[in-house]
Amino acid sequence: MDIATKPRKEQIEHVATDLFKNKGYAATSMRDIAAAVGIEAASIYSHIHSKEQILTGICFRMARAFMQGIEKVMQTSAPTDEKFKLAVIRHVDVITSDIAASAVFWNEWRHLSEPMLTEFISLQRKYEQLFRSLIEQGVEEGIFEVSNISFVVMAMLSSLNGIQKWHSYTLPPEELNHAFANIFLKGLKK
Amino acid sequence: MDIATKPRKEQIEHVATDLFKNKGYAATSMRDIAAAVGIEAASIYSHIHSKEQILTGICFRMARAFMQGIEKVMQTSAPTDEKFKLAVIRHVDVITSDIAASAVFWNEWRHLSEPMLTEFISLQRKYEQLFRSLIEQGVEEGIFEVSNISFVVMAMLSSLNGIQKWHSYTLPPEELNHAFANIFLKGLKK
DNA sequence: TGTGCTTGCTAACAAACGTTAGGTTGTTTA
DNA sequence: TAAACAACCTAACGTTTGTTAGCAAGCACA
Repeated sequence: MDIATKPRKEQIEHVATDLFKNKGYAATSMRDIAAAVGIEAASIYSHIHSKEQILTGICFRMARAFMQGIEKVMQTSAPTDEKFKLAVIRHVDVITSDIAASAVFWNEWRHLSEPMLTEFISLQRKYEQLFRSLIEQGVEEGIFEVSNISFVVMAMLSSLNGIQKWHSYTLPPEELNHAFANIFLKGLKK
Repeated sequence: MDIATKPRKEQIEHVATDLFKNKGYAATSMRDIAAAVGIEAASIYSHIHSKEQILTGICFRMARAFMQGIEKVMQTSAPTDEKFKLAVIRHVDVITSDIAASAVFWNEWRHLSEPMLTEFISLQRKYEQLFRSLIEQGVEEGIFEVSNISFVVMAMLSSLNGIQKWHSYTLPPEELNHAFANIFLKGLKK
């Protein structure tokens, strides 16, 4: 569906995501968003009922996407190294499928207010925990060799989530996911 | 020197750095900064002459620190793999020596205005270029094996710069730098 | 034909913003 | 002792902020 023919609500969310990414949530005004859509600021409130609702929508939609990705992988019966590879690939795919939303997800969630803020943070922790348990399993099976699992998971996720800041793509999305999966796996294997 | 006995200008910059890190530059008001220092907002202007000047100071001080680190390493006559290791260690040290300032450096520089913005970006590019050339050299010497240098450098720097977002230290700073240097080197070596 | 919903408008609101003006106090320097 | 300075204050400025109120046009469906 072309963006110009999308329902207004989706158009608003789309341009808001872009603006939040480029200027930051706090520095983006409702008048900025309205101007980008081509209407008046007050008219936005016919479609959404607050600025923060837009942010909440973006953050939790992405959180769901990441979570569903890894949960699906965990349910498969693939060997652990394959599971790990799939999890990384899926993570990269979620990011590259919507770079702007990923940037907002990663950089602007602190502007959420309670109780969504707490819920969001616990989702993040849960996601990291799943990655840790994946590596733990590999270590127990004797196929991975890792000195400090928490360290490796944080270093890895930082690396992946940094993609949204890259000023140019070093690789096309369909190669980027495998490239990451491969270098990480190389680093983990015994 | 205790923070309470520091000159007011440094106190202001210190609390501003913390606030910029936690709330973001745009969401931090001069009144927030003033309250954290214990004075009125208007009184800040006896010490600095704009909000943006604080940001500029933080960003360029950190940029200098990173740049000096790698330039020093480049001037040594150590073998390439050792140079690379030193560069990573130095980078991590700069981050851990001031986590808050690093967070601001990395997340808030987009709020700089011209001509500082352009200058800042070109400094960043130059820094990345130095890392790339370091790896290129290793590849030419036949000690590194890398499919896509730009990709590896971006993935690496993202990983390092992500440290400022970690909610808990997985390793103490004096181990963190070597841990990073070692896993990256393991990934690069033939 | 009339009712109600959708989508937009103008005008305005109180609050918060970065910053300036101008004054007071206490301390240092000539 | 006088002059200069540093550090702070209150008050206010013009602007921008997110949001609300109230209204108008166009469309769908009874």
